[in-house]
Amino acid sequence: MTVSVSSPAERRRNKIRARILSAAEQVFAREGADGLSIRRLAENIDYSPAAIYKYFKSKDELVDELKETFFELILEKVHSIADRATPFAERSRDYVATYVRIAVEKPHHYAAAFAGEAVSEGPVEHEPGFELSKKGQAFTALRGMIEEGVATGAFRSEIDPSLAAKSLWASMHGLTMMIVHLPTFPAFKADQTVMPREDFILFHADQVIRGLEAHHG
Amino acid sequence: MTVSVSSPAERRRNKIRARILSAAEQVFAREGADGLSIRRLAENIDYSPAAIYKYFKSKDELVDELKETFFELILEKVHSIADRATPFAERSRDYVATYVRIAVEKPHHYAAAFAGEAVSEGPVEHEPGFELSKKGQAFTALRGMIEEGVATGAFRSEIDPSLAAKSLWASMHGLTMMIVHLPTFPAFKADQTVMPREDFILFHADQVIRGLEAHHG
DNA sequence: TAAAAATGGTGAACAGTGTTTACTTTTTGA
DNA sequence: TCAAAAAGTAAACACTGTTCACCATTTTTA
Repeated sequence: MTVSVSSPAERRRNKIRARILSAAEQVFAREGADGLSIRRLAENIDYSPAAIYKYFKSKDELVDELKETFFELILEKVHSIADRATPFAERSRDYVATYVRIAVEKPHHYAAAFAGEAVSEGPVEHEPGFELSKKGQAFTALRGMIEEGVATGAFRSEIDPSLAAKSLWASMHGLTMMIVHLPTFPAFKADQTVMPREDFILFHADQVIRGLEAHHG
Repeated sequence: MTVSVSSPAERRRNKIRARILSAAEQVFAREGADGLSIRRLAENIDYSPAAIYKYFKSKDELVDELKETFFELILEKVHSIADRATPFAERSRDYVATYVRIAVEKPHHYAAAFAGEAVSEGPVEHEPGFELSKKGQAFTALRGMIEEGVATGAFRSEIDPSLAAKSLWASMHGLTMMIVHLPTFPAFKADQTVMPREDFILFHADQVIRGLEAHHG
């Protein structure tokens, strides 16, 4: 009757699992899901391809873990912004900018995290575990920020925080995807001068937050 | 010396090409690029797989034509909005809403159109033919609308139309991708009541246009 | 401790994929 | 009519994710 909650066998198993994930992460970060093949991965860690399946049910499951870990990172960074004591106007813009900044650092991870199967229609049902998922948590944090804005009068009083959070999230997501997928985005102003990516992210953040703000005319 | 600019052989070739594309379109619309296999496609049109390669250099090239045709459709619809005589405030919102509406009608097409290889860095160079591409034309139309807004005083005078167009495009793109990839998006307000997709599109359109508007306090 | 059971690891195979090559048939143009 | 070009094909190549039967090792149980 050992007291250890994890047996040596378990620890060994977790170690190998982690080694597989680590090797997969490196390939995935550079080449994405398509570039990551089970056979290449097996070779990298000196195992047979079939061995991978003793640790993961499928390639999808393996990749899902990489995505989940990545979203934890975004969540962490974004929470650290939400908890800051900086003025609301600045903080809300930082929030948006930070999300985009972190997301585009691992373009393959981010794109893959949202590239489930595309569904055209289907009855819109509230999926049960959403609030508990990483995406759900990120969304909740975003809504909380908007609630604060409404409560303090910074944002228009008539907005529904839940709706506004989704709209805002869509806008953040949009810029991120643009940067991830279009190599030449954003880049150019009207006078053809180049604008650094960072500056454009801030511009966009300012833009989308303005849409929420109350007018102090 | 025939006067016809297209020989019978050419016309026959184009016909078969079109038949291939048509068969491909149907599968692609339902299952996307992954569901569309050359072998299945060949079977559908009673040809051998290798025959496809007499008409298209690769599967990518074939799919690219489907995407291009789709983007022409978006462009057309969106132009018809831009040319309307309705008041600017309404028209600009319609523009955004229409883009999203049409785009989500063919989710696989839209998602694929933006899913080039994800590139993390790379020096930002203005790609030569962008203005002439379908995406480039859509962007130009959008910028034109914003220029009109700035000129008439509806939008803030200090905004750079080129930058604002990119920001606005990113926001439109974001909502589209959210709807395309997340089956349960948007759906729920704070009180847990369902909001129809169409209503949310209008909400988002209003939101992003507000970010551009001058304050008339 | 001995037997039984579960686990870890493997090579080979299955069913796919996009694509190329060598070859035959058909169509075209002079 | 006859050479050249184009259309079409079967078979193979080089991949992919995944499964299966099998062996070795380790862990658990009697």
